[in-house]
Amino acid sequence: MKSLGFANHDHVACIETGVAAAAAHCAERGLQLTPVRKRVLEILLKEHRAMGAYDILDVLRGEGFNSQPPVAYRALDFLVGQGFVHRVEGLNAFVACSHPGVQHDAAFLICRGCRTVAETEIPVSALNAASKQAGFNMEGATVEVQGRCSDCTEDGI
Amino acid sequence: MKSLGFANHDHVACIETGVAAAAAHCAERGLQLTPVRKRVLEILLKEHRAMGAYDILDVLRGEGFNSQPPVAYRALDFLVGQGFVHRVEGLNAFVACSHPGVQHDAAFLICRGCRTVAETEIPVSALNAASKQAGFNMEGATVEVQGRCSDCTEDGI
DNA sequence: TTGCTACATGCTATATTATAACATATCAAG
DNA sequence: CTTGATATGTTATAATATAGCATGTAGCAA
Repeated sequence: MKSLGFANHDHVACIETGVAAAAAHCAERGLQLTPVRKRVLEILLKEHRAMGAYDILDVLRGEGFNSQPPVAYRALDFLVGQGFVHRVEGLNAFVACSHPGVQHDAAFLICRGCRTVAETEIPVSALNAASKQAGFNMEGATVEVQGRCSDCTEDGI
Repeated sequence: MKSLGFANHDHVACIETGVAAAAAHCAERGLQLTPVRKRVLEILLKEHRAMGAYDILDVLRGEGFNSQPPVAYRALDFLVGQGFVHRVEGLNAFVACSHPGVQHDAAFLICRGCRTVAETEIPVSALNAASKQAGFNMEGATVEVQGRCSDCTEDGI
């Protein structure tokens, strides 16, 4: 489980792999990867950046899906619940998981230039230690790093 | 700069110290700790938990302050900008800083029982390392740990 | 086949969080 | 006194998210 980073990669394969993993996971557990759920996952995999629920809704609207907010939020709830999609708190947005099928907390590197989001691992041990020291029972963590990817570092934005 | 944890402590002193630190900081830099800014800081210091902007607004309303949303958001923007208050992304809420006067990113231990927030340090070196490895230029970070404080661990909530 | 259950979706409305935009006020510097 | 910088007043609206109830659908048991 390494960071995908901001490197170029084969997007088509990336989408196929992600959807296949989700389909397999759902089949195993008797869950339904319905058309709208699958489509939302595809959209997020394709964009490979954080998208707001209403951005996703716009895409769905153009494709004949029902486009009321609950449609997007329900699909996202499902996908987040199953670990196929992560919520990026700092952006009120969502991003496809780079490591589908493995339940995990993720850390994000969020480029404030292009809004691309790379996923990496949370520093679990450090957070656990800090929690323990404070008498706090850690259940999960949100880690989001703000900055600029290599492509966006040169621009004086 | 150690974690305040969830331990009992002298709240009155805590508020006085926080306000005094903010006042000193502002005096040094020619910034204005206006009544509403000061009051918002006091409210957050007193509660010592995350409060939404509209929660704060409710308190202000009961005290004769103007209670339109921009009042709270402007005060919060100022306080966050000066480092007296932190925004807790996972709760869309705000919490007084436990280490006023020092500009810093903080990590939060957020109790999902009582919504109390303890501040500790972010694991900077781990995040820097992960960022560097991904070719990412880190500028800041948001770290929020979800769990339960010792008081709320027993309850089967 | 019916009826029951669980799940998913359709649909309307509304809650919650946050900001835009422009007017007014205050105050110190020139 | 007027200009510029900062803060506040005020109205409106944007952006994000959920509640609540009706409808559909698929499997399963009587």
